[in-house]
Amino acid sequence: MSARQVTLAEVAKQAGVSLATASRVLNGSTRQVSEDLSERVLRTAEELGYVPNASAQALARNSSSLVGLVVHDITDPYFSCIAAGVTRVAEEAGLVVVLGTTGRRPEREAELLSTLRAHRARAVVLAGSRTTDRAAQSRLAAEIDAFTEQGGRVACVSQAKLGTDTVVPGNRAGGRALARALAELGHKKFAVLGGPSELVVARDRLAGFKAGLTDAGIAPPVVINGAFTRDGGYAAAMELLASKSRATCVFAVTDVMAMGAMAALRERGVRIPEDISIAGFDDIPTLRDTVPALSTVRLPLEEMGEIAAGLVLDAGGDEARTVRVAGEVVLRASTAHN
Amino acid sequence: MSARQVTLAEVAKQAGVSLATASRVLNGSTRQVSEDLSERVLRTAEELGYVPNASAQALARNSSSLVGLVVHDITDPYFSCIAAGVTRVAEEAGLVVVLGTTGRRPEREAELLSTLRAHRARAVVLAGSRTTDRAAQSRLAAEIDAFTEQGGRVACVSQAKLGTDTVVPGNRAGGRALARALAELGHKKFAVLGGPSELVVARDRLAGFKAGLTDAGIAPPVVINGAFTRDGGYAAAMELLASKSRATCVFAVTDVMAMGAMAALRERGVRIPEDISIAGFDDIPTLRDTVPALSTVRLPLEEMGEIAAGLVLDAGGDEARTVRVAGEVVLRASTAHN
DNA sequence: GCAGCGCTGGAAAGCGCTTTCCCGCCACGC
DNA sequence: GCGTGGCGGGAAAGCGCTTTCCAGCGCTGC
Repeated sequence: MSARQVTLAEVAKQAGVSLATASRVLNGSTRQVSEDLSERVLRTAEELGYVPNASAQALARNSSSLVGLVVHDITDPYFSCIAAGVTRVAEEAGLVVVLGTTGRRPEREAELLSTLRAHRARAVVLAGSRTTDRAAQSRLAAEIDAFTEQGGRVACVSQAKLGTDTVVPGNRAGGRALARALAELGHKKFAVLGGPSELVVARDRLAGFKAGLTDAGIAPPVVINGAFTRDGGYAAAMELLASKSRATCVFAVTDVMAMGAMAALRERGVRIPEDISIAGFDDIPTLRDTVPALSTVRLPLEEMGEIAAGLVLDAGGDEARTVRVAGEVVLRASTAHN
Repeated sequence: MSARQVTLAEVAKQAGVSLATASRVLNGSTRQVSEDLSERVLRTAEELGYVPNASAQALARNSSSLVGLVVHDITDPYFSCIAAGVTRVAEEAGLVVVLGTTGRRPEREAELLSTLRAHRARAVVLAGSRTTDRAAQSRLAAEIDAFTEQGGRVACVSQAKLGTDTVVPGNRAGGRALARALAELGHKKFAVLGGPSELVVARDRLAGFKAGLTDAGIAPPVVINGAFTRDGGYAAAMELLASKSRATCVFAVTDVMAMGAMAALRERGVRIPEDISIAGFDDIPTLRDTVPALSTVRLPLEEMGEIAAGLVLDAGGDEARTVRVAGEVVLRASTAHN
């Protein structure tokens, strides 16, 4: 066992050419190699089952074919969709994606970035949401700098202001549009299940939603904060119920939270939408099969992943580019007229 | 920009020690280094912000810190759960996971394995399900051999017979137990929405289910094959409906397919479970919030990922180890007495 | 007819690290 | 007192590849 790996040198020797020539043939270069030699090398490589040593190539070229992808939780459909987009693009470009998960701990983001830097990843997509945690944020910024200085590119999904390329979903605008749409249904009293207050995404959606209510001349909503997860939504909804709120419509800042909230309501015998309407944000694919179908703001998640990967892969200038992605309000069965 | 990276050599020079000593201090070795020098090196490294070049280390050590993970579709909860388990274990071990997706094309598995081999990944977890496609299968086997010969370890989730470590869910036993449980509810006529006939997982579950029915003295079910996806389930259910089957209970070999099937039934006004009962397999987390709650066979998906990662990470002997994971029948609201 | 150019092939110098080998030093035993 | 070992430190040989630099050669242009 452990038969040693076939090296370029062996291929070269076997084919009767120099190392340089073999390298040029097999791994492409600006230089031309005669048809004759070229074919001989190719054939020998094939016969010997040569596979280039990626580490050696990375070392020699001082750049690898790794692309990092950092998410909070890969089981969350929001992230897995983005991941799908990123991997598709990366694989098409012949690159390999490294998956890092933070488990929602902000400090892990910087750690992962450092690891990625050690591996000389050529690019990283940061899909975790930005927090307002000063310390974590500045450490992250430092790592991003180090990473880019080293020649790597960084793109963020949904968190601007880090001086990197960014894909920005219309969180605020989406929240606002949703609020208006719900107001048009006749609702007057709203509650919001907001995520953790330090998450910028959650804040933006909430702020947009409030603005939309203001537009419609409606009083600000009750806000209940909770974790950015299904269980967070469940707990927040329970809290809402306990508070004897008179809200007729609930906005959960995330579909995943909305799912949890719906479960809580259902459990307590609250009918949706007869007793209370509910809406989410993201339009994750699993929503297709929810009953009642959840109203939400659709974000093209997979596409966002593709865009981020695209940004990070084609060089671009020094300027940090920003691609805005609009959210589209989709009203379904979970929201009714009031 | 592109400030050159700090190298070990610089650290060594700055600290006034040799390259060898610096390496020994920073990356550990059997050799001892005096307290004095050791501390000096550590401090200098810190000051300079030294990060070892992973490619160079991989090259010199002839082994990397990469672990591969191959799945069909990361947005499928089945795979994302497994992925979560694998990444957790890998990250704890200080390794980095490389995510490869096949998009359900069997030949991609071999390709990815080859890429992973190029990167000298130290281990790979193959979570994609095995097909009966001869050509793809033998190419895969060859790649697995090459990979292990090179010193890497391979573990499969749910596909034995490749001579690798394996985590085997009780597909057959689970299907059988489920069939019996459903028979006990009084159902006599069954339909199965089977996955693609060449997928071993699908076949096993189906075979188990049939055996269970036989146990209960019930006639074999109608089987409708479809893609292993939500849409495949939807289409298969539509086909079932069109066939005017008199089945009172439907088994979809996958929860994801069951979700699609439920959507189809709902759309056609078929009530679940009043008109027809339905059960799935896997117990993916999203099921928690389905209405009606889906009966299924629970598999500890994330744990399976952890086990696979565990197998692949601790050396083990030459023997291919197999860890069996039992499925547990969980009857919920989607199945009723008949 | 010859300087000069473009083109192909090979030798060899790295890329940043690990690890072997060697050297000097000290403590020890006879 | 001197050979022996053991031990901490450094020089240097790789690891497998890329790429620069040089040599040789056939052409072109004056």
